[in-house]
Amino acid sequence: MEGGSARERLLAAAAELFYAEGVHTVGIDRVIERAGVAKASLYNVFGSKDELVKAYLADRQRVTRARIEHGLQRYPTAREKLLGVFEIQGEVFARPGFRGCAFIGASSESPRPDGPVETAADEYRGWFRDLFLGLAREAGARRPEELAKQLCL
Amino acid sequence: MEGGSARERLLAAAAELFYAEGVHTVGIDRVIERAGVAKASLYNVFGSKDELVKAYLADRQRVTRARIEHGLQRYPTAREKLLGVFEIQGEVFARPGFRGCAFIGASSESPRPDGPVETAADEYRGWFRDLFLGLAREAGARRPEELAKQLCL
DNA sequence: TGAACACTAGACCGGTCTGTCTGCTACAGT
DNA sequence: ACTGTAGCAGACAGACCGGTCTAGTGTTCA
Repeated sequence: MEGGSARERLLAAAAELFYAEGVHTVGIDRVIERAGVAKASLYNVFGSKDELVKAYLADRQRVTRARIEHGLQRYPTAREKLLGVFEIQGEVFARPGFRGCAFIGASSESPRPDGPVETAADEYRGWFRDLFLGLAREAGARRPEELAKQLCL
Repeated sequence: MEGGSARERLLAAAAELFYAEGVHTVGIDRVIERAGVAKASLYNVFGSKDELVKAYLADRQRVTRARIEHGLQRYPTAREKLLGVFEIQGEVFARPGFRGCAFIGASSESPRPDGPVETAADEYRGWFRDLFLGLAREAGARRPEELAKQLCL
């Protein structure tokens, strides 16, 4: 864990540890140790562990969105794009270290139905919903029902 | 939370709280408060929080197995049973308080790839795999590949 | 009556976690 | 050379959690 600003290193360390072992299980000390950063720096940059978690989830969403939007360019029609989303995600799921959706994992540790983690998860689901909705509209079908079911998976 | 033995009340309270808020988030005090049971009783019955978690997951698996095995009786052929599993599970997923698979949630909080929680989750997945394998064999198909993919969902 | 038993209430201990604070180091701009 | 800034190292406080222990209460059975 070297190179880049303190913020980048912290975010990278947080992503690895939080995803592998859970947000609650991993303490601040583990994160700063892996990032090679002082504790004071973490609190200068993020202010709290909660903010670090939010930043980790936001980054996760950003990466996923970019991956899907980029991968979707291969597919010409809206119908193929709809199936392509699952294909792209399937490739990620098949990778060795895969431990399930990071948002599901994080929100299963979240105490309250509101709160920052749930909010981020909702936003993530909302983006997927909108993506499907747009594609389904473009492909032509009775939209919302199918979307809800596909989102369940 | 009243009626039944201390063990039953603890298990019921643990199921609600652990599932709703996560194994790590919910402390012993919360569980015994909801169960209306003294802390010493919990440790007399289960010995540790870890054992309580294991009992919670074992109970969860028992209930799920019973629900599926019972629901599957409706379907005459093996092919219909295969699809029926998803139908039965879909009904549960659609219920209001649904927060995702309890085993995925619990194992996303689990620190190590071994350990009791992961073991229970593996057992759970193993049971599903065997169920699918038996049904697929009965229906006649090239079995193991399809099973692995269906288990991913 | 009284002894065994199951349970409750809650104080208490040790460890761990988040978050703060104080020094020290190193480098960049003037 | 001087000063501001960014970062490191680690001690420290306060809170929380898992787990133990003591003391008290009610019930059952002889």
